Amino acid sequence: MSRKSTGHRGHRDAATSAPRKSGTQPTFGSECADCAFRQVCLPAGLAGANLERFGAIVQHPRLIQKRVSLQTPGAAPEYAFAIRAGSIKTHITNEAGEDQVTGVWMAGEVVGLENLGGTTQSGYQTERHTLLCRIPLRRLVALSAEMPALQHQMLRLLSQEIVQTEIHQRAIAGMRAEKRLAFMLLDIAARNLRNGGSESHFELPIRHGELANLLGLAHETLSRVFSQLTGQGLLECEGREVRLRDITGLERMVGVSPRDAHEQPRARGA
Amino acid sequence: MSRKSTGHRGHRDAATSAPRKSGTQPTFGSECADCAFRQVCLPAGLAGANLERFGAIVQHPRLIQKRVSLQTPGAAPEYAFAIRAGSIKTHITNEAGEDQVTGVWMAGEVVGLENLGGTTQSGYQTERHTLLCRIPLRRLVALSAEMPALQHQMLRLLSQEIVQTEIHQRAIAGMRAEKRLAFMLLDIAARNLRNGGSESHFELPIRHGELANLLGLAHETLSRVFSQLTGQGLLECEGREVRLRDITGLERMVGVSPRDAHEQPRARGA
DNA sequence: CCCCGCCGTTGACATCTGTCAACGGAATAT
DNA sequence: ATATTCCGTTGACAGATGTCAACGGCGGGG
Repeated sequence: MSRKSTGHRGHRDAATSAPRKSGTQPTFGSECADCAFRQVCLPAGLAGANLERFGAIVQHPRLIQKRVSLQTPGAAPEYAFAIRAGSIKTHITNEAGEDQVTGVWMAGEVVGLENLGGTTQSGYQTERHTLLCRIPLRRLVALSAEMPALQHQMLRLLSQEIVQTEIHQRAIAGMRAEKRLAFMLLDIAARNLRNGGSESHFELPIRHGELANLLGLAHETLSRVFSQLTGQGLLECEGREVRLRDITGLERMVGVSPRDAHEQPRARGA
Repeated sequence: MSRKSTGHRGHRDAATSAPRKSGTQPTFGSECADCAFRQVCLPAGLAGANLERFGAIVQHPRLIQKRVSLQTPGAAPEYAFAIRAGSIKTHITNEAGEDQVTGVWMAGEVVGLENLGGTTQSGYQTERHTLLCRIPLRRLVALSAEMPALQHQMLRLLSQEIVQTEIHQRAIAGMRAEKRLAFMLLDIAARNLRNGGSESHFELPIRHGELANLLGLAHETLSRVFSQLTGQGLLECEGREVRLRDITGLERMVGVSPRDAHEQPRARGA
């Protein structure tokens, strides 16, 4: 237990302070109306004047370096983030300073709405060079009071976050290492597909070490499972790049197919 | 793997159909204004006419038997539930028919708001004789569009649900059996205290078997851990009744105290 | 450009946890 | 009231996973 936190070298903080060197940072002055993710992001359902008013409170995308903390665990949250490219992780830190990755979020997804309750201890950190919009929570709440469509989408996204978390919970509570990884890869693949990417070929949104943490495995174990699945011809990987070779096979492994339900014990407890 | 689902004998369904024998069921015609949980429930922050309007859409508490399904996994969700006494579990079922308990909810808590997104596959089931209010989701959404305070509370409760889930996730992903139980008991104790109950003496909201499932443990393992903690003098239990004897000791075990941070390895992965 | 440090991999080993099995008591249905 | 089913407990054992250790490549910083 030498390292206390995830311990990355340059621990910068980009979100809580005003943009440094504003002007030199690319601002990508694109509007919501032009955004590829418009239909899945917060302004889904907005149009005309409402869309414009929403756009006015959004801080449009800036490029953030990797390993940058967007929100420190415990600090008062100010923003939600819409990811346009790249990926971020959410994590919580215990009193001993060790952290637990609680989720990974990719392009097309919105993070931080759970802070509306004002009770979060989560931290956010970019996992790679990431393009994201910042949405001030206070303004968002104020605006949503006037726009039912916006409010509806906020609830929708929050719900999705819960569902996503529950699904993930099922994975780590009831599956063994091999299945956890297969499950996670299929999950990432599906989300990637939904957001316009490839289902079978993508880059892992996080490094192996953090993926292991997220899945509740030792990183050595995860590494072994990767080798194992590769050996079985289910996937190939090179660094962060992953190519799913046999999606059906992976699904069968996770237990999507009822056919193998009794072949191996899977559920635990009652 | 003989039992396919949690498999309880009387699998009734009380929520999706109109109240059977309405009139013979006790209705507890109490209003939100009189409710002990008013400040933590949905109508927190409402008063006067708004409170009355909210109360008008709520189906005030009825007594539901234990092991009754309030919402079937996969079915279209219609209600949120406010628990006034008793407890319910949320669970998801995989294609093989095995289910994973994803959460336990006790008096003073509201469940089902995550269905607002319309994407849930969760099921709800009472764990004991339970007194609960049903809130029709459609009406709730409509009303919240007119009442910022209500909307705010909805977001707040949804956020709490996410936070709760994340905390639980930390437990099952990063802790060993012994700690998982200690953590869970402390969590229940804290929630019990918050809702006006005792911190050290309470009844488990769910049976051992389901608790094991929730914690991602075999029920035999959970049983052993219970014996172990009891043997260490940390707690006593008799059936569902639990008495925490040494809360500090439990906290230390979970790792709340920084003092023991380096005594035992705890975090896994990066 | 080079060096250092981090990340991922692999092996060996300890141990925790799941699985199988049997038992007794409690709760439920008949 | 009685019979049956279910639940929780305990033991024995095997297997999966965490831990410790060493190595090499890649990347970042100087």
